[in-house]
Amino acid sequence: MDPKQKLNQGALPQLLGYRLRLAQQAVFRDFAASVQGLSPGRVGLLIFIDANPGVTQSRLAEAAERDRSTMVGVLDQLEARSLIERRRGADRRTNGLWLTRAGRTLLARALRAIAGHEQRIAARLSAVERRQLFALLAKISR
Amino acid sequence: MDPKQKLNQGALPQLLGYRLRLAQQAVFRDFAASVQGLSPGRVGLLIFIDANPGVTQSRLAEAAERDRSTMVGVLDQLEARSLIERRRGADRRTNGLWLTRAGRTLLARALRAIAGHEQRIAARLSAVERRQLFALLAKISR
DNA sequence: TATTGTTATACTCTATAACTATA
DNA sequence: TATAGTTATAGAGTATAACAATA
Repeated sequence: MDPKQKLNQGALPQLLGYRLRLAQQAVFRDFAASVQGLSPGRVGLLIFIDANPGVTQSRLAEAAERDRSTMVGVLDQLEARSLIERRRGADRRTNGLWLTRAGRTLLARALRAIAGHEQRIAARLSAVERRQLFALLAKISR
Repeated sequence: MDPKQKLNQGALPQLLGYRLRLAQQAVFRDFAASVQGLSPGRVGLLIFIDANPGVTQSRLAEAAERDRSTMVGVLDQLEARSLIERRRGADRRTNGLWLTRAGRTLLARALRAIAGHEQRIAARLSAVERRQLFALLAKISR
């Protein structure tokens, strides 16, 4: 190996999955630098709960494409931070989920930070390009 | 919550990171169904080693943007499967990495499977769209 | 019988800090 | 002193299987 020289990437740059991963890592880096205290996944859950107050854990798990057992620990954490609350449903096997006041406040703050983050990323594209990218990503998301 | 109805996704579909994640999950699903016995990450490492025979662990870690301590276990596994070998370098602090014959054979097989996988994904796009997508992803990958 | 939330457990991927052998 | 590889350890994030409560 020639030391000190950039590595040969072989066929990697031709692979869509690799390009997608690089793009996502770049976006995640900027997200993490922009939004304090919440990962992209956690924000997604808070948005889901905010948009569907009283949703059950199982339905949330299904929407987020995770096992319902996985949700338990995640929701435990959000509840321990007083961002959400569980309330026993009419069907008493279920828990309905709601954002607390603190949860709504934190989500609102996160969404403002995310707006800045999105603008920073979008600034690398024209408005047309941004629309194209969304459309192309939708085409391969099946 | 209205049971049995699709969840409201709130602002999520407007977020680039979310769209990127959905696209990547779709691509990874097809990858996993297409390529037996190797994750996308592992294939990437084999491609790197194949394209840079004798590369050291640290340089590989840098190229793959992981800590060098992270590489140790990963390389242990690949070596245990006899896909790579470590050889003590002239600078005796270093290990040079090479694919074994079995590693080259498995990589070649994986690359054929990946070609099919890429075609299946590309079939959702026109040739122009595919080129556009690559260009747009490159613009946001910084 | 079937479903919901839960627990116990485990696996993957990743990092930090400290060690060793070499330079 | 600095670097390469290693180890011990830990933390996300995820899953499967089995269980109690409830339907």
